[in-house]
Amino acid sequence: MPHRALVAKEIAEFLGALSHPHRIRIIEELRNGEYDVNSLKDALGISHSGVSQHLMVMRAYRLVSERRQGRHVFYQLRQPEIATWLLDSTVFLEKESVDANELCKAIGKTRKDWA
Amino acid sequence: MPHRALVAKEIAEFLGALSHPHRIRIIEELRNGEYDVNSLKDALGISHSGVSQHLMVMRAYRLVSERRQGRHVFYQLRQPEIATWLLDSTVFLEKESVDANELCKAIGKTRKDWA
DNA sequence: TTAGAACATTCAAACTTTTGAATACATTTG
DNA sequence: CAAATGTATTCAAAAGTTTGAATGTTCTAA
Repeated sequence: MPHRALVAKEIAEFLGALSHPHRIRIIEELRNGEYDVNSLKDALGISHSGVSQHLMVMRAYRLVSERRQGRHVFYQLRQPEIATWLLDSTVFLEKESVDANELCKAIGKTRKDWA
Repeated sequence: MPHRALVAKEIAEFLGALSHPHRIRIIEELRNGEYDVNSLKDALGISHSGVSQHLMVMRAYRLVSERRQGRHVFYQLRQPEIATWLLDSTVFLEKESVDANELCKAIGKTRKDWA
């Protein structure tokens, strides 16, 4: 495979591993340290099984690492810079919908949160 | 919807719009200027219909803008910085497969190409 | 030390979404 | 007309998501 196509495929897979709202939220939560599954479940408001499945995907792509302490398993980002890089992408989010204004505000708040 | 979930969903959609090898390749091709559909078709080695479909997606997400000149339609990136931002993501690509070495070389070449 | 609670992972089933490719047809313009 | 592009439709295959039940693991308390 030509090197361009190869790298394009890798980047696409990487983006695919990230492109789920819950996984983005997980990255946001983990941006400043480790959390256990239960905390993530509460933060995201989904089932613990769901959190586990998403973490499984993220583990498969080596986005997170785990540390077991007692019955808690704490996850953290292997490369916290990914959170920053992701936040940078909000610059590119252009919207013309009626919800544009709401989204702008939400992005503003989120940037403050993440930063 | 809480602002975090809202932004997470937007980012996820944005990543989803990018996460296809052909669309990554298109962004790479357009990083330094405009190209028409036929040139992209040759560069990517896919059908013109396929290129058209991908450009349709990218248009829908306002990733590209078009300029018609005669029977050619030239596309360009609305935000060329996205190409740079995408290239930055190669820093995060970790691999342990047997193909890791090949991928590393390919990334090296691609960085030179893009940069 | 053992029962039970708390935390987490895994699995399978059902479902939705995405993807790809192929084909055909329409439109615009030289 | 021929070339360049866009649009539409179809279908099959693959991928991703969600849910709930079952299973593991570790801690705590009697």
